[in-house]
Amino acid sequence: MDGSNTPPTKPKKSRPVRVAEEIKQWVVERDLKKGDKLPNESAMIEEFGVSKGTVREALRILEAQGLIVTKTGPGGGSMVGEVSAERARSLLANYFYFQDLSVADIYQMRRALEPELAASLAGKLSEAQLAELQELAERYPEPAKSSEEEKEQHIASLIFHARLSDFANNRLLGFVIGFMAQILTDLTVYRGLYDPPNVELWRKGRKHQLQLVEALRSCDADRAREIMASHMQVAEDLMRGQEAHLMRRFIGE
Amino acid sequence: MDGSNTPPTKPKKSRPVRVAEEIKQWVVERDLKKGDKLPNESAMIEEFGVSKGTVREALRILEAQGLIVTKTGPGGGSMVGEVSAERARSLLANYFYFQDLSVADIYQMRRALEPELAASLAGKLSEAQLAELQELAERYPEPAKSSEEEKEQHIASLIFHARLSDFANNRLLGFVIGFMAQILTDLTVYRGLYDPPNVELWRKGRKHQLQLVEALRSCDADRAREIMASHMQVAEDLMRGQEAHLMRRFIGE
DNA sequence: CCTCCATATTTATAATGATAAATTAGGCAC
DNA sequence: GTGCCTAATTTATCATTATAAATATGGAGG
Repeated sequence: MDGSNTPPTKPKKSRPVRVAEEIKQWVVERDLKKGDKLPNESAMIEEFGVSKGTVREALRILEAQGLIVTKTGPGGGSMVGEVSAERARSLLANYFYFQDLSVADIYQMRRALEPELAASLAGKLSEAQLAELQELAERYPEPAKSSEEEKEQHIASLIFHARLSDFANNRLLGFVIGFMAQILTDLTVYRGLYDPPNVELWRKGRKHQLQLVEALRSCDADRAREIMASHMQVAEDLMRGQEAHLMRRFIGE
Repeated sequence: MDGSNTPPTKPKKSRPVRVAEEIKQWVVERDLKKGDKLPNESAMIEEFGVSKGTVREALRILEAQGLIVTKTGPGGGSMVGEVSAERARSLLANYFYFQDLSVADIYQMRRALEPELAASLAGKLSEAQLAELQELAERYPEPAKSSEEEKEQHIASLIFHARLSDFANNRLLGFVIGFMAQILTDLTVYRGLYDPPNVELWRKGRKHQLQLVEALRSCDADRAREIMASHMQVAEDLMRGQEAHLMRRFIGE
């Protein structure tokens, strides 16, 4: 432990940052939930003894982190707001903007996690959820006739995985898989990922998704895991040759 | 019949947010790297035609995301700054603050990922890195004699995993494992995680870590994977009974 | 009594100017 | 040439004012 000091003033951090942390602590102490309101700006100016500008900068910091939302008008002000998965993905993407992430890296993760997710969802989904997945899997009954359609099909496939991740009971597992789907979607849209169309791989992918829905419906966890493992193998083969695609992009909300 | 679509100004986002996005885009377009400087405040006021307060709020937003750092004085100003792993972990922890993560969830992930990491590191580490890991594994040669020492040993074990994750070539895999180590460390420090001491589990854990270092040194990926899988099994058994520990905490930097 | 609309009120948003704090750079003495 | 000190530069903070947005309210019309 450092324990060296707890000086009355921390010269390290700027005042807005310190105020933001105080507000954060304030929320935790009172165990405020999603819609709960924070004091308005003038009250915070009183409370913390700082100027309007400082309070506003503090609020912008918390807003950027997704912790609060602010509204104008009577009954307005700042309120606690759950960090959305979208924002969390966006913030995490900022980190990987500076890391050299390759497609191979993502597939190493998918190989390890997607089968686990599939297995954990067997027998856990509602009929509505299963129907939605089935609809996604059946959306493109014919092989792509153009490069544009090829792209659409791949994005639809990623939506399938993203929806699956939304259904995960394990929120960490779901988030990581959803994050990867987001990155791959971004690469597909803004880069020529999945460039050369491949009918055989499309056919296998579609079959896997339909088989997976069936396995999930019939509560067969082991089979769901196997199907997803095969599916990942196919997808990874498709990716072979996509050399070291880097993340040089911010992902917006 | 126009007007409603694509208005000249976006009423959706606040001005500071829009300015922050413009700055972000500005950085991407010029492919600015870690130390590169941004224009100073007054230049941005000119550039974007907004007030000082707005520019400052925009800068606080980017600072909160870890994308810039700001200094005072001559030669000061804002510069591009890589998002640190610490900050990325902290921002992601904000998301899971609202998500009800259980210890079981984390261990489902660790079971899937830690063996993969271990396998991928076999033969890839320098002697210095191996020595550091070995030192960590050998740090506590005797079973804990007190609850306090027990806690220290568990934290040391988590540091072992965190260091391993730092060495990962796959930055996504490394980040996720490091994130989990951070959460478990936090739970250990601020909650009574690992409460009842257990000599047998300590003995197995220590043996596993030493065996793992040896397997990594001798380039035996399969053995490294197996050892880590066993290690995770042991750790998970230890966790059994730790019912549904939730994340009700922000993790600071 | 109810509905709808104009208006008042509350609150954030934005701009401006002034002052403080921090840090570097340059100059001056030795 | 070295070391200290002053000055210049830039962000940090505060204070004040005006503007815009959103909601509540109250009154007119039905």
